[in-house]
Amino acid sequence: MTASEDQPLQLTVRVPSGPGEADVVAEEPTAPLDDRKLVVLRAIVTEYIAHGEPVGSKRVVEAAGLDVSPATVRNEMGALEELGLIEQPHTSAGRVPTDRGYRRFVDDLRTGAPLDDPRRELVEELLGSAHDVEDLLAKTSSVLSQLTRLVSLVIAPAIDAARLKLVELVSLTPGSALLLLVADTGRVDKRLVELPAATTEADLDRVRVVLGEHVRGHRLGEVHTVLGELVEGAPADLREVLVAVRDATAGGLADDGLHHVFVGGQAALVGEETFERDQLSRVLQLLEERATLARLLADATADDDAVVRIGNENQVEDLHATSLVAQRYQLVTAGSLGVLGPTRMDYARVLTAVRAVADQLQETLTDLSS
Amino acid sequence: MTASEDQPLQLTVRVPSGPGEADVVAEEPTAPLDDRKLVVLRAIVTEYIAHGEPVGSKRVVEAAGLDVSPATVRNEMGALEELGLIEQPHTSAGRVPTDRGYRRFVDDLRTGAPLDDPRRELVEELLGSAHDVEDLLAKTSSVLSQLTRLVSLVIAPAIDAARLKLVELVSLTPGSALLLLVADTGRVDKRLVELPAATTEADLDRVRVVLGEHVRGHRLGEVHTVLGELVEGAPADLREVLVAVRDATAGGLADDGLHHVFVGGQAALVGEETFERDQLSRVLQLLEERATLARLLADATADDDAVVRIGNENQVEDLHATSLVAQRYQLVTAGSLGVLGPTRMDYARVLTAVRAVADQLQETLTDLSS
DNA sequence: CGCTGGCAGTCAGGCTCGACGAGTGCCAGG
DNA sequence: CCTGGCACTCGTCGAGCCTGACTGCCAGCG
Repeated sequence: MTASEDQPLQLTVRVPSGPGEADVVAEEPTAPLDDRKLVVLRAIVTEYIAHGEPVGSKRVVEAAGLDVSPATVRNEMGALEELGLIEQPHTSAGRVPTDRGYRRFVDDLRTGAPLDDPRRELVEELLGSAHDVEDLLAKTSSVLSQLTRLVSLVIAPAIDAARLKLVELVSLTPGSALLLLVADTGRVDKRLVELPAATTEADLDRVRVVLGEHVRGHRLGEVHTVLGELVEGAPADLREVLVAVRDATAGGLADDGLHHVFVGGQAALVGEETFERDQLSRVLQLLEERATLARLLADATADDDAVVRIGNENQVEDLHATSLVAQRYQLVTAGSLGVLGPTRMDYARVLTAVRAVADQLQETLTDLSS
Repeated sequence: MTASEDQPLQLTVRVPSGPGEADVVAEEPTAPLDDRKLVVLRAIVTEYIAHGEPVGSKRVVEAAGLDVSPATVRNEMGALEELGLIEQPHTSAGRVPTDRGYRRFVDDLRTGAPLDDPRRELVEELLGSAHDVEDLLAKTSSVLSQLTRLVSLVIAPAIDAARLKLVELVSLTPGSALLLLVADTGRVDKRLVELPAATTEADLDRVRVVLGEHVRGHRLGEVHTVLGELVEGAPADLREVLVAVRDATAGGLADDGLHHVFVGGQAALVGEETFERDQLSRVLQLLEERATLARLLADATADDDAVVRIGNENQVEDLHATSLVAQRYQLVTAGSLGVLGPTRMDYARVLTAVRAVADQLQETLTDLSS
């Protein structure tokens, strides 16, 4: 009732020229399937994705437009099952793709289909309306989940390597100040600093000068170290203040940037009939652990091109019933984005969406820095 | 299986001195219940909260330690049903509290019980470790959902009235700059500004001076207007830049602050057996509409004391199966926090948790500004 | 040798039926 | 006013049954 209702969704499955160069590490010597087996597999996957029910031999013949009888297809299906690409939920049910079946399917799905115009415009419009980098990423997340009706994940570029454009110390109350660090990526980090009791505004002015001279231009990852050195060489009366400032950056700044994850569209997951209640709960719980999530996504997007992690290809136990489609985008350093959904997702459509959004995000970002 | 497992949870129901002054607007002339009816009602509510099953007359006698027979209690229950305080899910089932029943129960629950020590320490520790205001609020949300195992909501204080401590313009690339606005609450707002092609660093310096002189000290809500006036009186060659800066603040700044909502613990909702799949989905969807959420919470916490909105007392249709327990906290201007869960929640425990966290948050915040 | 139709076998899902048990309302008696 | 007893109502659970959707296998055909 929820998905695949607005549009007929034809997958435009193209027969691949060859067995297809699997650019994901081949886990096993993947015997090259004969042509008809491929067609059958593809039919099973697409039909199952579209309707969510196990698909039988008769359906395959109809869907694939094959010129043989169901009995023949049954033989092929037996072979495919032997190969571990499909399976029966129970005897006397149709076949369902296994994770490896999906993998095989996805591997010859190097679809270059662009997003259709109305959607493309939606993306452009929404991303164009952002008023700062965080807002931009939040909107990216939102548009991604709208397009795919899946959970969207966006992580900000790691800011470790970004350079500081501005270091400021804003006094809030007599006892506290706010340390502001602005990177050339447009990211702003801030830390509350508890000042020693006797700190005067004049002291702060002097600290500002010191910070401006010695910290600006450094990489964010180095800030804490640099501040440590500053404390050493500082005049005695500024020492306490500088120590306070240094301590405020203790936990590291880069970490914080890593954990900056935007998640959207959880509601869609709940609508999915695929999941049991407790699976669902565990997945949602995982979505709240931003740190884990960030690592997950960063790990997945080591490659240049979009990556698909299907079911048990995911390291994390709780994600064995889900697939992740992710891609990184470049800025000063790469960030990544992607979606998470049931293994039974429309990979073709999702892939185009993820690619398109990543491209658009990158474009918007580079527009801003030119 | 999920909730109420770690501790036996005694509610310490104290018999109230009088009928209790209902400090929430009395919707109806609420007939003052005779004493035994109150005891019965209370027993039904607590038992139902604890076990989630309709409770029958026999159970009531046992639980409440009454010295009368089940038959007598049945008569009382009949009366309570007539009053609309309890109901039967179906004939021959026990009774379940209605929303109005919960309301009645909550109204004489002016419990002042403090949080127990280990929990209190957990809260203090976690909130103490925050390194800036946003982080503090995020941690508040986290601790709140851990304590209650419900969905937690925290909104930042409205910053409309906050005063600007610092206005900065950081040039990122030749074509763009970042407008930084730091309020005295420690909140930082930022806007990307697309600069006219010919802008030089010297121009920016002059703009900085202008901003520092005329914008600093104003309320955030006024910034856009003030910038508008600045454009009028500006020298011709700075005009374009100032227009760009003004336009960057167009959407209003306060709005953005309002929408700063922290949500945590959604996973807990899914674990709840109470909800149907589609209800759940709609609630989660609502949780993603930060703007609506902020309004909801702000509306609810108009009062000084903690507020409980039970079931259909919530305006929003999708929340008719949930209760909201919320309290505001003061800073320069009030923010609010609360939790959302099934109407069948442990109001006593949740109330103490919400109060305790709000208090601690307020304390931590004022500590910072002294 | 590959394809086909036919046939028997398997099994999940849905349906009905009946027994069971929890809990109620009512009533007559103390 | 309280109480025990009794008749009644329903939801739940399990057994038994049928149906329909598949499959695997086999013998025959081109």
